[in-house]
Amino acid sequence: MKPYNKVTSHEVAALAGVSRSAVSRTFTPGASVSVKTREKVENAARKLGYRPNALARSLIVRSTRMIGLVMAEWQNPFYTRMLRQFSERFQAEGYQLLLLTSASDAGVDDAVRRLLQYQVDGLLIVSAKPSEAMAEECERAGTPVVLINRHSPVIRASSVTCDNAQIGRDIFAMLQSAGYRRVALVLGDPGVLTGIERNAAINEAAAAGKDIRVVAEISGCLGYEAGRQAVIDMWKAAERPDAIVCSSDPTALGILDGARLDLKLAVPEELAVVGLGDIPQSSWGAYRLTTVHLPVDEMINLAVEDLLAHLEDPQLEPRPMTARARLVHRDSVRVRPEA
Amino acid sequence: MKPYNKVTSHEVAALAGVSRSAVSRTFTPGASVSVKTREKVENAARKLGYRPNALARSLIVRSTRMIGLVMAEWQNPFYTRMLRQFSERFQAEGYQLLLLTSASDAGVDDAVRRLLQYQVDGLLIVSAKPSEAMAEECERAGTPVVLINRHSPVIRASSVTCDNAQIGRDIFAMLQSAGYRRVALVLGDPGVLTGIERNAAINEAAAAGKDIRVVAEISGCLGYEAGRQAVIDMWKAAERPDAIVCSSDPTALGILDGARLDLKLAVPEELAVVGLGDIPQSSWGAYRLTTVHLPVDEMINLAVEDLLAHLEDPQLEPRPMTARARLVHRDSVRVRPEA
DNA sequence: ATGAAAGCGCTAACAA
DNA sequence: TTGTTAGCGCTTTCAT
Repeated sequence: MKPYNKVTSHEVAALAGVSRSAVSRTFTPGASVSVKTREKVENAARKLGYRPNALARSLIVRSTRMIGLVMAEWQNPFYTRMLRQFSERFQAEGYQLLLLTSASDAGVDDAVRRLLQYQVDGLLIVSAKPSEAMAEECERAGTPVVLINRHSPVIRASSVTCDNAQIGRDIFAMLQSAGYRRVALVLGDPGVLTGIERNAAINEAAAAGKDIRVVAEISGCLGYEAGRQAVIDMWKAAERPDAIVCSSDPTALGILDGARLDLKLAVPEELAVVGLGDIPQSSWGAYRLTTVHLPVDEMINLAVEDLLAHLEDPQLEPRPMTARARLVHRDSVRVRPEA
Repeated sequence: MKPYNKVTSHEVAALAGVSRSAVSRTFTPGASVSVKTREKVENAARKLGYRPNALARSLIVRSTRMIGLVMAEWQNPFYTRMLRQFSERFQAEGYQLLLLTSASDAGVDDAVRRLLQYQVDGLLIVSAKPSEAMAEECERAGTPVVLINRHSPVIRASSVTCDNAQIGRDIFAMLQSAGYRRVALVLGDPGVLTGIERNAAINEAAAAGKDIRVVAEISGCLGYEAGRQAVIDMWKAAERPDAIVCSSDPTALGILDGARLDLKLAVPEELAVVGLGDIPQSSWGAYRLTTVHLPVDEMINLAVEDLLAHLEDPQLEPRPMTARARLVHRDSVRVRPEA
């Protein structure tokens, strides 16, 4: 047992010559205390450096004002931005974030279990999803859950995703009308929905179209270095692509450098490169990557508003939400067929 | 009051036909319970979906296994990396992070106060420092504090910094021996120690040396776009620098693009650019920025080990720690004077 | 408006 | 090994 030095409401009450209830009331906004007692308590509290124990309080009021946040993806700067915004938004509403990291879907249940033990009021899960059993536990515990970049029909939880299939079709249309013929699909983490759904849509569109097809599909290629190497490898293959669609911007930038610097290719004339995420660097002068701008702010807004609403009204039904991504045309894809 | 649905040790005890203490003991590693009771309890617990309330527990054991983390800087990817690593490391030790954001030093006290109310076992403050009064409160509360990238002689808290002055001298020596003569210093957030100390050291070295001097010092220039604009502005000034030392990599990359793309300057022949941070992009082929590699991992290790040690032994004295940064020579500074 | 008493869910000392 | 008892620091009826 540690030496204990924190002052309690008891001591404040003693010094102020009032009851513990009076102390409690002065620190409860909107409770009825006379100005006289309030002053006495506030003075005593200041003198002793008293600060109510939020945890003891939570035991009684059945709300910790803590939100559990599980992060399963850190690669993409995109997620950092989310983390920051979540923190700021909830902080402004008087909540704090209890942060846990999970390697993948596999670790999510452990993280959620831990957060549940800490009695979080709500749960935000970024880029991963809990098992059905765990989701049910959350529901039984009355803890609302919002899934970011994941969704599941069998799980009763709100979700925020973006319409990846539509974006896939948009990309395909763009490449087709610019006269590209041989598309390669590069996937990062094979578990991340965004890339998968988008690639599926492109495959489907390619199957329907003619003159243009998917000539390669690689997976597990994530980050600048991996991208740079991947394009070099592709050029050793029998059939070289003339367009590469990539499920993360850093990877796409690596491909861009690999193509230009290592392979001495002209982009976008000989090769088109499309990214995903629209990270700041993609707009930088040396790159000017054509990519997909993920509606981060909109997604964050949806998630925050939904969770807050569920916190207010526990009866509310969870709902799936979709934000609209946007194709950003820059210089790594040509606009019309070559002369 | 919300509808309440969480199962307590009481119900488990009832179903298992034992006392609440027996339940507590089965969930306390290393307590003495017979296998028979343990089994009965575990069965009952599973049946009811019981999970001990970590907060009620913390009230008794006087430890929440929560670490408060205050983040005051998010611009630099460097800090994201820290956040992630802190989360993973402490999670592995059975701690969780309670995350708060603070705009600047001004907001830190509020954040710390809040975290103290949540009875965090320890406090990590990144790139900001609390007031002396608040630091004293932490001490009185017996909550160890580790400051990252800040230190203060008047505050009793551990701190992890890197030897910015030494790095400043190294940079100066590099520029001098390569024959650069007119140095410009670009500062981001004027409150961040790293840049300030480094610039001070460069100024000092310049005052002592001859033939080479500091021709400009600008402040509040943070991020790619700001950097790109800043170099354009500099070229309109009476005296143009031939070397720019920058206190953040993204800014340096903006300067690089501004110099090459907008001003059509030859780097490193006509202009040297030095960054700070060594973010991944700095090593990318299109940039190859000469910069300072901050010893992030070492800093994280020092911080984690120190905090863990203080958590173990509250009597331990706080201590200042310094990690050694390293100059990374790439292609944005020439090695020897031009012929 | 105020205080006394009860109790949130848990663990720890003590007896048995 | 087990149950009983007390109490962590707080809020909330319920009388007054």
